[in-house]
Amino acid sequence: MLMNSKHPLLQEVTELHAGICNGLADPTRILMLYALVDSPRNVNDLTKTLNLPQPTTSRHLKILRQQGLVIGERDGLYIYYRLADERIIEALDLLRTILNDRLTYRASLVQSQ
Amino acid sequence: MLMNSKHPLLQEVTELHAGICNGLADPTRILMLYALVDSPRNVNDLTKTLNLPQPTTSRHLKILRQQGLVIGERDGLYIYYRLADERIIEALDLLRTILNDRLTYRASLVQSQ
DNA sequence: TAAGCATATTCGGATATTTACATATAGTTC
DNA sequence: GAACTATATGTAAATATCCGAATATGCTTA
Repeated sequence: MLMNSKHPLLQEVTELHAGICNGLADPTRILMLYALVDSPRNVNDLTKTLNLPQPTTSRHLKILRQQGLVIGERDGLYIYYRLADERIIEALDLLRTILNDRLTYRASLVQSQ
Repeated sequence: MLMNSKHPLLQEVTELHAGICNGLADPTRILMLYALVDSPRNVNDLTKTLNLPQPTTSRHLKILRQQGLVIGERDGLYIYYRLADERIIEALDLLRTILNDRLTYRASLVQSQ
Protein backbone atom coordinates (compact mmCIF):
# COMPACT_ATOMS: atom_id res chain seq x y z
CA MET A 1 0.00 0.00 0.00
CA LEU A 2 1.20 3.46 -0.88
CA MET A 3 1.81 5.85 1.98
CA ASN A 4 0.79 9.46 2.09
CA SER A 5 2.90 11.62 -0.15
CA LYS A 6 3.87 13.78 2.79
CA HIS A 7 5.84 10.88 4.23
CA PRO A 8 9.49 11.96 4.05
CA LEU A 9 11.05 8.60 3.21
CA LEU A 10 8.58 7.82 0.44
CA GLN A 11 9.18 11.28 -0.92
CA GLU A 12 12.92 10.70 -1.06
CA VAL A 13 12.72 7.24 -2.56
CA THR A 14 10.25 8.49 -5.14
CA GLU A 15 12.65 11.22 -6.08
CA LEU A 16 15.38 8.67 -6.63
CA HIS A 17 12.91 6.59 -8.60
CA ALA A 18 12.12 9.59 -10.79
CA GLY A 19 15.83 10.24 -11.12
CA ILE A 20 16.34 6.78 -12.61
CA CYS A 21 13.51 7.39 -15.06
CA ASN A 22 15.06 10.69 -15.91
CA GLY A 23 18.28 8.89 -16.73
CA LEU A 24 16.31 6.88 -19.28
CA ALA A 25 14.46 9.89 -20.64
CA ASP A 26 16.73 10.76 -23.53
CA PRO A 27 17.01 9.03 -26.91
CA THR A 28 20.80 9.15 -26.93
CA ARG A 29 21.00 7.57 -23.50
CA ILE A 30 18.54 4.86 -24.48
CA LEU A 31 20.64 4.00 -27.51
CA MET A 32 23.71 4.01 -25.28
CA LEU A 33 22.18 1.57 -22.83
CA TYR A 34 21.14 -0.79 -25.61
CA ALA A 35 24.63 -0.51 -27.06
CA LEU A 36 25.95 -1.87 -23.76
CA VAL A 37 23.72 -4.94 -23.72
CA ASP A 38 26.17 -7.35 -25.27
CA SER A 39 29.43 -6.16 -23.83
CA PRO A 40 31.14 -3.23 -22.15
CA ARG A 41 32.28 -0.41 -24.39
CA ASN A 42 34.69 2.43 -23.96
CA VAL A 43 33.83 6.04 -24.65
CA ASN A 44 35.45 6.22 -28.04
CA ASP A 45 33.70 3.09 -29.12
CA LEU A 46 30.32 4.48 -28.04
CA THR A 47 31.14 7.81 -29.63
CA LYS A 48 31.69 6.16 -32.99
CA THR A 49 28.77 3.77 -32.72
CA LEU A 50 26.33 6.52 -31.83
CA ASN A 51 27.92 9.04 -34.14
CA LEU A 52 28.28 11.73 -31.48
CA PRO A 53 30.88 14.31 -30.49
CA GLN A 54 33.00 12.75 -27.76
CA PRO A 55 32.10 15.32 -25.07
CA THR A 56 28.43 14.59 -25.63
CA THR A 57 29.08 10.92 -25.05
CA SER A 58 30.92 11.68 -21.83
CA ARG A 59 28.21 13.98 -20.59
CA HIS A 60 25.47 11.42 -21.14
CA LEU A 61 27.59 8.75 -19.54
CA LYS A 62 28.00 10.97 -16.51
CA ILE A 63 24.24 11.22 -16.13
CA LEU A 64 23.86 7.47 -16.51
CA ARG A 65 26.58 6.98 -13.92
CA GLN A 66 24.99 9.41 -11.47
CA GLN A 67 21.69 7.56 -11.72
CA GLY A 68 23.46 4.27 -11.17
CA LEU A 69 22.51 2.92 -14.58
CA VAL A 70 26.01 2.21 -15.82
CA ILE A 71 29.36 1.49 -14.22
CA GLY A 72 32.64 2.63 -15.67
CA GLU A 73 35.83 0.81 -14.99
CA ARG A 74 39.19 1.98 -16.14
CA ASP A 75 41.54 -0.42 -17.82
CA GLY A 76 44.71 1.45 -18.60
CA LEU A 77 43.95 4.12 -21.10
CA TYR A 78 40.33 3.17 -21.60
CA ILE A 79 37.28 3.33 -19.41
CA TYR A 80 34.89 0.52 -20.10
CA TYR A 81 31.27 1.17 -19.37
CA ARG A 82 28.76 -1.57 -18.67
CA LEU A 83 25.17 -1.82 -17.55
CA ALA A 84 24.85 -1.62 -13.79
CA ASP A 85 21.90 -3.99 -13.83
CA GLU A 86 20.28 -6.10 -16.51
CA ARG A 87 16.84 -5.21 -15.24
CA ILE A 88 17.33 -1.73 -16.69
CA ILE A 89 17.04 -3.28 -20.13
CA GLU A 90 14.10 -5.36 -18.99
CA ALA A 91 12.32 -2.20 -17.93
CA LEU A 92 13.22 -0.44 -21.16
CA ASP A 93 12.02 -3.41 -23.19
CA LEU A 94 8.76 -3.44 -21.32
CA LEU A 95 8.16 0.21 -22.13
CA ARG A 96 9.23 -0.32 -25.71
CA THR A 97 6.71 -3.15 -25.97
CA ILE A 98 3.92 -0.86 -24.84
CA LEU A 99 5.02 1.56 -27.51
CA ASN A 100 5.18 -1.15 -30.17
CA ASP A 101 1.70 -2.33 -29.36
CA ARG A 102 0.47 1.21 -29.69
CA LEU A 103 2.20 1.74 -33.03
CA THR A 104 1.06 -1.61 -34.34
CA TYR A 105 -2.49 -0.79 -33.37
CA ARG A 106 -2.33 2.52 -35.20
CA ALA A 107 -0.83 0.81 -38.25
CA SER A 108 -3.63 -1.74 -38.28
CA LEU A 109 -6.16 1.07 -38.23
CA VAL A 110 -4.55 2.58 -41.30
CA GLN A 111 -4.51 -0.83 -42.96
CA SER A 112 -8.23 -1.35 -42.50
CA GLN A 113 -9.28 1.95 -43.97
CA MET B 1 19.64 -6.42 -33.08
CA LEU B 2 19.95 -2.68 -32.84
CA MET B 3 20.24 -0.73 -36.06
CA ASN B 4 22.51 2.16 -36.73
CA SER B 5 21.46 5.31 -34.89
CA LYS B 6 21.24 7.17 -38.17
CA HIS B 7 18.31 5.01 -39.21
CA PRO B 8 15.29 7.35 -39.30
CA LEU B 9 12.66 4.94 -38.00
CA LEU B 10 14.78 3.79 -35.07
CA GLN B 11 15.47 7.41 -34.29
CA GLU B 12 11.77 8.22 -34.17
CA VAL B 13 10.78 5.20 -32.14
CA THR B 14 13.60 5.89 -29.72
CA GLU B 15 12.33 9.41 -29.28
CA LEU B 16 8.90 8.10 -28.42
CA HIS B 17 10.55 5.61 -26.08
CA ALA B 18 12.39 8.45 -24.37
CA GLY B 19 9.14 10.40 -24.23
CA ILE B 20 7.49 7.62 -22.27
CA CYS B 21 10.42 7.54 -19.86
CA ASN B 22 10.15 11.29 -19.56
CA GLY B 23 6.53 10.89 -18.56
CA LEU B 24 7.74 8.72 -15.68
CA ALA B 25 10.57 11.06 -14.76
CA ASP B 26 8.85 13.11 -12.09
CA PRO B 27 8.09 12.14 -8.50
CA THR B 28 4.58 13.58 -8.59
CA ARG B 29 3.73 11.66 -11.73
CA ILE B 30 5.10 8.44 -10.28
CA LEU B 31 2.93 8.86 -7.21
CA MET B 32 -0.01 9.58 -9.50
CA LEU B 33 0.49 6.41 -11.50
CA TYR B 34 0.73 4.31 -8.36
CA ALA B 35 -2.40 6.00 -7.08
CA LEU B 36 -4.20 4.71 -10.15
CA VAL B 37 -3.20 1.08 -9.66
CA ASP B 38 -6.28 -0.05 -7.81
CA SER B 39 -8.96 1.99 -9.49
CA PRO B 40 -9.57 5.04 -11.64
CA ARG B 41 -9.56 8.40 -9.90
CA ASN B 42 -10.84 11.80 -10.82
CA VAL B 43 -8.75 14.95 -10.68
CA ASN B 44 -10.10 16.21 -7.39
CA ASP B 45 -9.53 12.86 -5.79
CA LEU B 46 -5.90 12.79 -7.00
CA THR B 47 -5.46 16.39 -5.96
CA LYS B 48 -6.44 15.58 -2.39
CA THR B 49 -4.56 12.31 -2.23
CA LEU B 50 -1.35 13.86 -3.47
CA ASN B 51 -1.87 17.10 -1.63
CA LEU B 52 -1.36 19.30 -4.66
CA PRO B 53 -2.94 22.42 -6.09
CA GLN B 54 -5.54 21.30 -8.60
CA PRO B 55 -3.89 22.96 -11.64
CA THR B 56 -0.68 21.09 -10.87
CA THR B 57 -2.60 17.83 -10.91
CA SER B 58 -4.18 18.69 -14.26
CA ARG B 59 -0.88 19.65 -15.78
CA HIS B 60 0.83 16.42 -14.77
CA LEU B 61 -2.15 14.44 -15.99
CA LYS B 62 -1.84 16.18 -19.31
CA ILE B 63 1.75 15.05 -19.66
CA LEU B 64 0.81 11.49 -18.69
CA ARG B 65 -2.00 11.60 -21.25
CA GLN B 66 0.27 12.92 -23.98
CA GLN B 67 2.70 10.09 -23.39
CA GLY B 68 -0.12 7.57 -23.48
CA LEU B 69 0.41 6.52 -19.87
CA VAL B 70 -3.08 7.30 -18.63
CA ILE B 71 -6.52 7.57 -20.19
CA GLY B 72 -9.13 10.00 -19.00
CA GLU B 73 -12.80 9.32 -19.48
CA ARG B 74 -15.47 11.79 -18.61
CA ASP B 75 -18.46 10.63 -16.62
CA GLY B 76 -20.75 13.59 -16.19
CA LEU B 77 -19.03 16.18 -14.12
CA TYR B 78 -15.93 14.12 -13.40
CA ILE B 79 -13.10 12.86 -15.52
CA TYR B 80 -11.83 9.53 -14.35
CA TYR B 81 -8.24 8.74 -15.10
CA ARG B 82 -6.89 5.22 -15.28
CA LEU B 83 -3.65 3.53 -16.27
CA ALA B 84 -3.40 3.04 -20.01
CA ASP B 85 -1.45 -0.17 -19.54
CA GLU B 86 -0.59 -2.30 -16.53
CA ARG B 87 2.90 -2.86 -17.84
CA ILE B 88 3.69 0.73 -16.95
CA ILE B 89 3.52 -0.26 -13.32
CA GLU B 90 5.52 -3.40 -14.04
CA ALA B 91 8.27 -1.27 -15.50
CA LEU B 92 8.13 1.19 -12.61
CA ASP B 93 8.25 -1.69 -10.12
CA LEU B 94 11.25 -3.14 -11.87
CA LEU B 95 13.11 0.13 -11.61
CA ARG B 96 12.02 0.57 -8.03
CA THR B 97 13.39 -2.88 -7.26
CA ILE B 98 16.76 -1.93 -8.65
CA LEU B 99 16.66 1.11 -6.41
CA ASN B 100 15.63 -0.90 -3.38
CA ASP B 101 18.46 -3.36 -3.90
CA ARG B 102 20.87 -0.47 -4.07
CA LEU B 103 19.52 1.15 -0.91
CA THR B 104 19.43 -2.15 0.94
CA TYR B 105 23.02 -2.79 -0.04
CA ARG B 106 24.07 0.61 1.28
CA ALA B 107 22.13 0.02 4.48
CA SER B 108 23.86 -3.31 4.99
CA LEU B 109 27.22 -1.62 4.60
CA VAL B 110 26.30 0.81 7.35
CA GLN B 111 25.06 -2.04 9.50
CA SER B 112 28.34 -3.93 9.27
CA GLN B 113 30.51 -1.02 10.26
C1' DT C 1 59.34 14.89 -18.50
C1' DA C 2 57.32 15.33 -23.10
C1' DA C 3 54.12 13.67 -26.40
C1' DG C 4 49.91 11.52 -27.46
C1' DC C 5 45.56 9.43 -27.00
C1' DA C 6 41.28 8.78 -24.06
C1' DT C 7 38.08 10.86 -21.26
C1' DA C 8 36.00 14.65 -18.56
C1' DT C 9 34.69 19.37 -17.58
C1' DT C 10 33.53 24.23 -18.40
C1' DC C 11 31.07 27.88 -20.56
C1' DG C 12 27.54 29.89 -23.44
C1' DG C 13 23.26 30.20 -25.36
C1' DA C 14 18.92 28.14 -26.68
C1' DT C 15 15.13 25.55 -25.10
C1' DA C 16 12.22 23.09 -21.94
C1' DT C 17 10.10 22.02 -17.35
C1' DT C 18 7.86 23.02 -13.06
C1' DT C 19 5.15 25.73 -10.08
C1' DA C 20 1.84 29.18 -8.27
C1' DC C 21 -1.71 32.13 -9.12
C1' DA C 22 -5.32 33.70 -11.84
C1' DT C 23 -8.66 32.72 -15.13
C1' DA C 24 -11.14 30.09 -18.52
C1' DT C 25 -13.96 26.19 -20.12
C1' DA C 26 -17.17 22.26 -19.63
C1' DG C 27 -20.91 19.94 -17.74
C1' DT C 28 -24.77 19.81 -14.25
C1' DT C 29 -28.61 21.36 -11.70
C1' DC C 30 -31.88 24.65 -10.35
C1' DG D 1 -29.68 30.92 -18.50
C1' DA D 2 -27.54 31.52 -13.65
C1' DA D 3 -25.09 29.36 -10.19
C1' DC D 4 -22.11 25.72 -9.08
C1' DT D 5 -18.58 22.21 -9.32
C1' DA D 6 -14.86 19.95 -11.90
C1' DT D 7 -11.20 20.38 -14.94
C1' DA D 8 -8.06 22.83 -18.05
C1' DT D 9 -5.22 26.60 -19.66
C1' DG D 10 -2.51 31.24 -19.70
C1' DT D 11 1.21 33.63 -17.77
C1' DA D 12 5.44 34.55 -15.55
C1' DA D 13 9.38 33.32 -12.69
C1' DA D 14 12.64 29.95 -11.22
C1' DT D 15 15.11 26.16 -12.50
C1' DA D 16 16.90 22.51 -15.30
C1' DT D 17 18.50 20.45 -19.69
C1' DC D 18 20.94 20.04 -23.98
C1' DC D 19 24.42 21.01 -27.23
C1' DG D 20 28.75 22.77 -29.50
C1' DA D 21 33.18 24.44 -28.97
C1' DA D 22 37.07 24.92 -26.31
C1' DT D 23 39.84 23.25 -22.75
C1' DA D 24 41.37 20.41 -19.03
C1' DT D 25 42.70 16.05 -16.88
C1' DG D 26 44.43 11.21 -16.71
C1' DC D 27 47.06 7.47 -18.14
C1' DT D 28 50.71 5.50 -20.98
C1' DT D 29 54.80 5.13 -23.56
C1' DA D 30 59.01 6.91 -25.30
